[in-house]
Formats: sequence, C-alpha cells, structure tokens
Amino acid sequence: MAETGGQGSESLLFLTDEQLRKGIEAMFFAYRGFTADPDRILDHYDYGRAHHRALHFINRFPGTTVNNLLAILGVTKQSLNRVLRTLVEDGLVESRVGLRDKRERNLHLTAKGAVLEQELSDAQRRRMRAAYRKAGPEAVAGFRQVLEAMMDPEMQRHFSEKDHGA
Amino acid sequence: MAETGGQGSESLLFLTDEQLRKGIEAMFFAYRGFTADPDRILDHYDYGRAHHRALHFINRFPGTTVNNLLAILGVTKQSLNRVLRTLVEDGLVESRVGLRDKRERNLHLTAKGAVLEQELSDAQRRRMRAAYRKAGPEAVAGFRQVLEAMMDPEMQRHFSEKDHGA
DNA sequence: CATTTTATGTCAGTCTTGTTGACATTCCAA
DNA sequence: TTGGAATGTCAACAAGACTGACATAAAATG
Repeated sequence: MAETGGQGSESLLFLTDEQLRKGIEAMFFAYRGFTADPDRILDHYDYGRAHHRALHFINRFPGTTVNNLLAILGVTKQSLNRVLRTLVEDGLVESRVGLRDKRERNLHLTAKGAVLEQELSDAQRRRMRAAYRKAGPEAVAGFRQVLEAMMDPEMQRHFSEKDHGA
Repeated sequence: MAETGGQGSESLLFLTDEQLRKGIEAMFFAYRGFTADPDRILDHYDYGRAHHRALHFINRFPGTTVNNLLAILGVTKQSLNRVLRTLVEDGLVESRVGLRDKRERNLHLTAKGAVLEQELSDAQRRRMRAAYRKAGPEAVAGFRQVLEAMMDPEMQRHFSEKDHGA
C-alpha cells in the first residue's frame, strides 16, 4: 500500500497478478467465441477446426507446400495429412506436384474450396468486426500489440510474413 | 481509394478485411503461445489442458459445483467428470457432498492441487506479464476491451463475476 | 554414379478430450 | 407419495492430436 503517486502515468498496476488473471481468463473466453461461429458451420460439412485452419492458410498462401503448412500449423505431418487427404478427396483442395522440385506438393483451393473458406472466414470476420467496432481503433491497436508479444518468436515470423505494406 | 481525409481520426480503415484477417491470425498464433508453457508442465504430470482449466476455475471459485463449472467451461458433464475423477483420485481436488443440496458436489483444491495450480498459473502469468510489459498499459486496456467484445454474451457474464472492484 | 538427405505419404497404435446414451441418486412440488 | 427435474457417474465412441516405422521419389552431395 501507499504505492500511489510514486509512478504517475507509468504505474505498474496493470502488471498485478489480478490483472494478469483477468487477461488469462479473457483469452480463454474470447478464444471460445472466436472459434464458435466457424465450428457451427463446419459441423454441417463433417469437418473440424483442423480443416478450417488448413483452408485458411492455403487460401492465404496459395501454392504453399505441405512442409510450409506444417511449420505454420505446428502439427505433425501425419495429422495434417489426414486432413489434407479428405480435403483433396472432397475436391476442396488441389495438390499439384511441384514444378521446380517434384518432391513438393503445391496446394491450392479449388473453386469449391474457396467457397467454403469464404463462408468460414466471413463468419469469423463478422464477429471480429463487431468486436473491433465496439472497442474502437485504439483498442484494436493495443489488442494486436499484446497478441503479437504473446506469440512464440518463431510464430511472430510467420505472422509478419507478406505483411510489409500497411 | 481516395478515401483519405474523409473521416479524420474516425477512420474506419481498421475494419477492412485485411485488418480483420490479421486479427484472426494473431488470435490463432497468440493462443498457441498462451497455452504453450502450461502444456509443457502438464506433460510432466500426465495431465492435459482440460485438467489445467478445471484446476484454474476451482481455485478461482472454491466450493463451486460441478454444474457451475460445466457452464463456465462449456463442455459436457461427462467430459468434465472424467477430468475431475482423475484429479480427485490423485488427491489434487476434494469433492464434498453439498450441505444444503446433497445432489451437489462442492469442489476444492487440496494443498497438493494448489501447488500444481500455482506452478501452472505462474508459467502462464510469466508470459502474459512479459507481453503486457512490452505492450504497455494502454495497449493492455485495448486488448481487454476487444477480447471482451469477442466473447459470447453469456460468457461475458462469467467473466465479470466477482469482478466489481478494481 | 553411388549415397545420403529431403519432402511427402501411409499404416498402425496410443492419448486426450470431446460427444451420446443409460442410469442412480436426490430433491421438490403436485 | 409419486413423478419429474436436477445432479452426477459409468460406458462406449469419435475427432484429432501424437509417436514410430516404413516407402517412394527427387534432390543434393561426395
């Protein structure tokens, strides 16, 4: 106690265990909301969150390789392969033998795959947009700063990729 | 284009699909970081994330009932029960028959349970604290605002519980 | 050219954590 | 007192992660 006034606007009260606990619980509850809408859609198609993640990053990085996706998603190849196999079988993803390096597979969404990806990301963006609008631009900037600082450094690399422009 | 200057500080550029996409990916990567440290610890004890969540909220709300926990965690009672059973068997959680209503079970951490909960939340707080410190108090305020707006309304209730003071 | 390394895919088996269904116990209210 | 609602437990199953072993093809290296 009697800590007041010693630090002015540089107060470190936001670093108390209590504040951190709130942040931790906020992450937990918010992440549930974050995934809820796509999850509901995926149920209709008998897909899961793993399929969503694959579709998202194949759309984001068209022509990416399996290995690349592995690094981004942080799962084993066996796990990713199971998901990719169903997506290819169902005609949502196309897996083309690499041009320069024929060991690689370059992954692309088909028209059908792009449609589902859109549906999923529309739903997720809708919630994100509502949250952004409610909180305002300055809050959003802070949101992004904290999230970025919370990632593993290696993931920050993936995050910043193709991200040089505004 | 030529959108510049029309809206001053009220610019809606933070609501573009591109900005939202970055927010979505930031959530994905940050959540991985968020859970990484506790997950590593849990491995040593042959527990999983579900055990961590149970320990956290039993510690947060001592004496809570199974039903209460169910609502917070958003899983089925059968799923929670499996986790609780192992925690009780291993002597981390005590399950006392309710005083007023004998159908209920009141859940408490044992001394042993409190030790593990501390170890887990210390690790998680360490990362959260580093991120908070790096981003600064204003960013943290924005972080919390956006997360809260992203939750399902029902979860916002749980989140605000016992949260009236500073 | 022979060998090794890399990229990918597959099979089998396990673990965690979610699900439903069935059931026992307890409480409460008609 | 009896039937329904609430609470919790047991059993069986599914999704999606994991490890380990192995196959194939292509690239890189000596």
